[in-house]
Amino acid sequence: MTRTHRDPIASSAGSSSGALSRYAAATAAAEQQGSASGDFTLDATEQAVAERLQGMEIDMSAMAVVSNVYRAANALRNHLERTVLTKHGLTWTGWVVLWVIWIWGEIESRHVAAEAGVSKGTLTGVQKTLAAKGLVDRTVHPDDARRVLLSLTEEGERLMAAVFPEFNGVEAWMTTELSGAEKRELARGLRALVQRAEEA
Amino acid sequence: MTRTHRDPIASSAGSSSGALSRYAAATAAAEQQGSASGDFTLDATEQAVAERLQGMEIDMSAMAVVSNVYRAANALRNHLERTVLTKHGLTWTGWVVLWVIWIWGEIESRHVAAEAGVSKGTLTGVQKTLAAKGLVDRTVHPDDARRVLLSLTEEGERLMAAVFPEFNGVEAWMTTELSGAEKRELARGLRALVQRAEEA
DNA sequence: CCGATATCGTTCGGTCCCGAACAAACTTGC
DNA sequence: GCAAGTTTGTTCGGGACCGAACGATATCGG
Repeated sequence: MTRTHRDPIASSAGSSSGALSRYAAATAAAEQQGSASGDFTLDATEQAVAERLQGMEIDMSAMAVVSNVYRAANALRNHLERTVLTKHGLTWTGWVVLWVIWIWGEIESRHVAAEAGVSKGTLTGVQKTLAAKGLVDRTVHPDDARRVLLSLTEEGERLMAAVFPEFNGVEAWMTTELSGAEKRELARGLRALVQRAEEA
Repeated sequence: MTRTHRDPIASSAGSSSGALSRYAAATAAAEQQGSASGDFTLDATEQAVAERLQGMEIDMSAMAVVSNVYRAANALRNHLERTVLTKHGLTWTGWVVLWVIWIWGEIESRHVAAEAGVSKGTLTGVQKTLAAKGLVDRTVHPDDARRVLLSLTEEGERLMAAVFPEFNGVEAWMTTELSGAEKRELARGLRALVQRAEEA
């Protein structure tokens, strides 16, 4: 993680790596002051982007939003995996699936997939992994032999009860920088994106 | 995608699926009006969450932020894959890697990994895939035999020139709902999260 | 000059991830 | 009641993804 070399990319990257988001940051900063280009000392990445995109009709702010969202999601996920999940032998997706089942108590397979945001093909594998760990039980639906009901084993319940507060504590820590109003604004903007992106 | 069944989960899900984000939405809506709990008709998911978490000390707004960010990232990625990338035989990660190389012209492997936000182990595979498609060239660094320089082939250049405007057009469409100020706020909030999550 | 140390990219094992194809089970129309 | 259509979960192929272990290469200290 410590990048100690001296070439342009690494030095410009510093601790905040990622071309897209640094670019996005500069774009937003420039917009904020209503400035045209040239007023800021762009680092190597932003200069490269600007040169490459010169003459093209590009929506820079849209680009900034998409890349920042994606980057933030990765950062949050990786941090939670590193600080909480890995320690308990869980993956991100496994955790989400477990969480959904925990909330519902007993729930059909297809609903878990929808709630967790994965395809049914993926769920088959994840669920198999969790069952092998002894965290999840499978039952055939009494009224429909196609369906499968998932629920937590006692060990699964114990795990959730132990890990969830810890997980949420890290979530809280990661968002302490934001005020209540900022969190609301953030959520609002994100929901607007989701709505657009998910509309058929 | 059309969920036409009549059970509580599906009907509450509607077109916006995903327990976490619906929950997050309700949380944010409640906050917005400064109300305590009980003033709103919660749907099945939120009721389940509320019941499950009753008595636990949970930071709901932090939970809402994390789940919304993750959900939005997935929605944006899936939509861009479906509408733009798949058509050109590209995956999301392949696209990001290609983009980084396109911007830099010629760049060392390790930098591509850092900029694209993947591990070096992952990059080896992605790069191999792109090279097999004839989109990327590999050269050994003249001064250091350990390093590998990546660049686009002519076909890679052609592809980027053709696909990037299309990609950005969809990005623009997905963010049209947001005003300039909203986009800036969004980017600001997300960067705050990234900073926290990435700090060692 | 040469051993200790650091860095770069690859390999490997395990998991995730999707869409397409599929079989089994249910529902609907006639 | 049964053929046609739909839904559910599985399987499969191709790819992404990470961390750990590794070999090759480079650098630093003496």
